[in-house]
Amino acid sequence: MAKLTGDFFAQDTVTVARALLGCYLVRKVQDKTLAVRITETEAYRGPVDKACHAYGGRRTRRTEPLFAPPGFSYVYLIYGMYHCLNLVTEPKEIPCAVLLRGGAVRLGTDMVSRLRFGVPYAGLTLVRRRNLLNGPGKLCCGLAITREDNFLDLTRSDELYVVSSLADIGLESEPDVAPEAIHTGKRIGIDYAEEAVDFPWWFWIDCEHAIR
DNA sequence: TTCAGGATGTACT
DNA sequence: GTACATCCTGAAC
Repeated sequence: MAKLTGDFFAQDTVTVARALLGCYLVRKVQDKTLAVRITETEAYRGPVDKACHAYGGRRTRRTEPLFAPPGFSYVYLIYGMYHCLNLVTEPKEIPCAVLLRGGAVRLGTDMVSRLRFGVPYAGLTLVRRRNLLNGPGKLCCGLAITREDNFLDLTRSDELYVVSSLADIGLESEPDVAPEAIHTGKRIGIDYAEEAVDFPWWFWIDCEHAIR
């Protein structure tokens, strides 16, 4: 089982955010395995980034996971209702992470559909199929990720981890992401972040069920 | 198709 | 008390 390692997550945050596109987030829930191709990410770099919860080294009980070793999870509640999953990057004590903003299901479609909408995939309208996992709150909902999953070591966990190929979980692999297929833009929902609103740290790939 | 408004809980001031 | 790395619904076009 080739989980992505601490060395991978220890790289520069923007590098990791781009490299995670096309990788697979694997989730075990109720004895079932779910796998989602990562199609949308954002980089957050605490030391220089006013949009990062740990900007300037701001260290509280909530932001503590951002200071953890590379490969840990940082899950927080947003707007009172939704969770967002981040993967901690760069060496320990440097508070940086990649937010997973969207994905496309590759394994466990019916379970994901039930977690999101309470009905199997076949019962979904086209709009709901299109909107299955195309947002950070939706991704967590569809994979049953909550604050229970905060501060986990994803390089060791068997409940939640990342692999670079479907072959790593016994499925047929699909083509790698071509560098020219990666799109770049300004991050979303951080209008308060002054100069950081212009940092081009939003990345996505065109992919089935990943329409924006 | 886009748009406004409301839901909702926690962290931090 | 205020802000928040969001999502859904329903109305207008």
